[in-house]
Amino acid sequence: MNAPLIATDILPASRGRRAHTKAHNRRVILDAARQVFAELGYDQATVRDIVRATSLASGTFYNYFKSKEEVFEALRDATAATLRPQLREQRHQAVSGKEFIEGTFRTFFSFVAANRADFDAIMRNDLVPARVNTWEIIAGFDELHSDVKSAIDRGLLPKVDAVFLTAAIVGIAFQIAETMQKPDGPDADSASRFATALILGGTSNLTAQAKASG
Amino acid sequence: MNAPLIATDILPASRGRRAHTKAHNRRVILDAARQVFAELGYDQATVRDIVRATSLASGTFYNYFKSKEEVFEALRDATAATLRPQLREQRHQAVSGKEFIEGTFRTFFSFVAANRADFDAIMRNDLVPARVNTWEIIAGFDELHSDVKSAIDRGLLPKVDAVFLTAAIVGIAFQIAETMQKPDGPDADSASRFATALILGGTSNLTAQAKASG
Amino acid sequence: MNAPLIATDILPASRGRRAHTKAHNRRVILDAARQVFAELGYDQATVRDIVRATSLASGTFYNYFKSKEEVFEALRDATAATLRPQLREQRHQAVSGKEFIEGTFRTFFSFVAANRADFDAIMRNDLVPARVNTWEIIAGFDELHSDVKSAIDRGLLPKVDAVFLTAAIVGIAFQIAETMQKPDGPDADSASRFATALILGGTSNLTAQAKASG
Amino acid sequence: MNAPLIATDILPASRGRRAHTKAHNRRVILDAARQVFAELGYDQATVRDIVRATSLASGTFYNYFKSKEEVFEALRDATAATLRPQLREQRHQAVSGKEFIEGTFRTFFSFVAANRADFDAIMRNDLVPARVNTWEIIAGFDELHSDVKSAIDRGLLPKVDAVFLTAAIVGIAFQIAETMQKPDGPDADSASRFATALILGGTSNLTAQAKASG
DNA sequence: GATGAATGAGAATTCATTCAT
DNA sequence: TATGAATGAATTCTCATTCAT
Repeated sequence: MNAPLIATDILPASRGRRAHTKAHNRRVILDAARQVFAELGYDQATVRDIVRATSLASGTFYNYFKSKEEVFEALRDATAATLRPQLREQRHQAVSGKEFIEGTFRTFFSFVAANRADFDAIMRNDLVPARVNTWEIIAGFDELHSDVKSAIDRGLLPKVDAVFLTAAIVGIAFQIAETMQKPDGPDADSASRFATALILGGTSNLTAQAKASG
Repeated sequence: MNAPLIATDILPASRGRRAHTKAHNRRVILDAARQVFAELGYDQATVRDIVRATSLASGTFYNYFKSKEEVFEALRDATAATLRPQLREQRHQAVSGKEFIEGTFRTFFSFVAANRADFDAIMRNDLVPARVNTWEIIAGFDELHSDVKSAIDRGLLPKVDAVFLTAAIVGIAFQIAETMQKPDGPDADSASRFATALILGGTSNLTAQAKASG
Repeated sequence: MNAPLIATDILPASRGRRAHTKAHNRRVILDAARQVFAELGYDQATVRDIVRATSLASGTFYNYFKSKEEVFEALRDATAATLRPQLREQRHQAVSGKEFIEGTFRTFFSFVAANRADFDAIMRNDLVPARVNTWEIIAGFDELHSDVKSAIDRGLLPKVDAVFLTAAIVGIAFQIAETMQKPDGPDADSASRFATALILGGTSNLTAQAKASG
Repeated sequence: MNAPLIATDILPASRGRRAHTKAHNRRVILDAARQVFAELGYDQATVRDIVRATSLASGTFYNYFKSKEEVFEALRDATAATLRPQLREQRHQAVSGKEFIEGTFRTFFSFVAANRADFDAIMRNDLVPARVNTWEIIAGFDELHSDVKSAIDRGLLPKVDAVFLTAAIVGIAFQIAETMQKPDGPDADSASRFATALILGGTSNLTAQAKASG
């Protein structure tokens, strides 16, 4: 598939033909799963569908994954494994609230734009969006939460409720990402600028209010 | 809708009472579906599960709904039918940006708090959150979008991108609603205040920036 | 339906509103069945289909017929009840082999042409033609057989095997009737002339051979 | 085809022998279907009935056939595949009308006599005989029609309406075949002689008449 | 490890039929 | 008699998973 940025197979340093085949098959299955999930949505998709999108035998699937759920998780984790370190690094290098917030959104939206297929495979569902945990894992909800807390402690961000702020960042990120998926949807740059200004303005307002009422 | 107060009404073995009206049975099925979806999530749930949670015969289900999907949609639409008019009215009566935004969030979060079971049934999914369109339908994405545009036109809200703003409101609303579902999660009031201040501060900041750069 | 020649309801001489309704409903069901069988074929059709083609309630069906099979048989018997007496009379009045044979075919083919819908309802099946007994009953196989024997005895027809001859007449009749059902299929008159000449020539030949070899 | 000699091959509990080849299982299913169709008739028979008559698992059926209809067609086509080439060859070698007609009937009736089980499985239906197309396919209606036309052109057969003649041959063949199925029914030889003489005498008569009236 | 046919539990759905009204 | 909702047995068919090769 067109998934250049995502490390679909993160195999140690195994060499030799055997290892190559294993890595290759795992990859083949994940690519097929990506395509199938994007097409049918997670719940309509079946293991059979994934295997059929492959040149492998059905039994072979089970040498690599126990179930549809496991492939999905692998896909999600592969996505997270690519995105989350970028997000972390970005935030850890931030020396201002603006860098912290803007870096987060820009990294996320750029990733979404560059990996539309993956995002689609993981998020698209006809009736019901994607599992709560999905976002949390992909976006590293917990990591973000602790980074937000630390940023507040370090004075980069105003003293606001970290749980709420984290939720707001994640909610904005994924909801705007959805709009980006549409044909003629906005680009990553304008999305980043909007979201950043919203959060920065919003958080200053929150502290201003707190001071006023405090 | 908000049927937690209505017991599942299992008439023991009282056949003969054809007080089993059609409306009643429809209700019974919807209640069962609510419970089953909340417990198992949409994609794990089966029609059988729903029927089993009922005292009805399997065939009876199909006198009311064609499929699992249809019950889900009925549940979602019933939720939307309760919530959306409240949201609309709230916003149409708003004479300030604060009222517009705060009314929206307060109505939404209060609803979520009061209808935890419904929200759970519709949103909870083990692997993949509720179908994309679910939110849009429940929250009335399109209605919100047009109300936001109109509020901007009327000068209630600053001139910002209405699509982004709508997405931000919806994203924040649902993501914070998720945190509210947790035990010891925040209450509707503090959620409303946080979200309102965030959006109001954020939007002023957006126009301030625009002026500065314009 | 368009079934003018077929006595769908042969009720004694019952008068009064009640009787009228009963007769009427029976008729309604038979008409619906005719249409449904012609459309779907006997085995695809269900009692539900027949009831649906009616303004009656499903339970009402069972006041008139026990099953799909029973309606089919009623339809077939109504057809037979119209056709067979005509055939019998025709043959009993015959004073020559030609009249006997030609009368049989002409009556049959005319009936088929005039009652295409009924013929279709009874004969049409996607995969498997119509039950052996169907023909036998409609055409009055046994009656024909005994009439054929009697015609041979009376010297109207040559002395040939009556069982074979009966089968031949019936086989030709129904198979040619099939071709008549097709758009631009042959008309009853030419079908009758062909079949008659075939049987008459065939039977003389059979006796000629018998004499030669005897 | 003619598999009455082949026992259903129920290997007791001998799992492990993967000598169960695909071809073997297909055969097992077809044999079971033959038996079930002959017993219950096409429309009463269910896929379950066929599977039950087998030592296979229910899912296995669907590895070989998509539906009851498909097995039926396979059975019918297998019958046709055996019979039709014989019929064709017979007719193509015919150097006289008698050979043409007699060869056709003799081949057909001998086949029916020798393959009573198949014929039964395909033709027997409680209420409605075998699907219309069944005969045409088994007998090769279209092939027969074109062979008849060509025989007329070559002067083997008199100039009569080929459509009628084809229908007559097929009708006689199948109707007489039915009588052969009965206990103490006629044998293939006498059936062939009767049918042949009938058609030959019939067709000469038809041309004689035509000349007379022409 | 790869294969792919066999498995059989179980899901969705239909439908003839009943029966309280 | 007519109604039509309820019933639940029965059927079709799918699918994850196993396992002999």
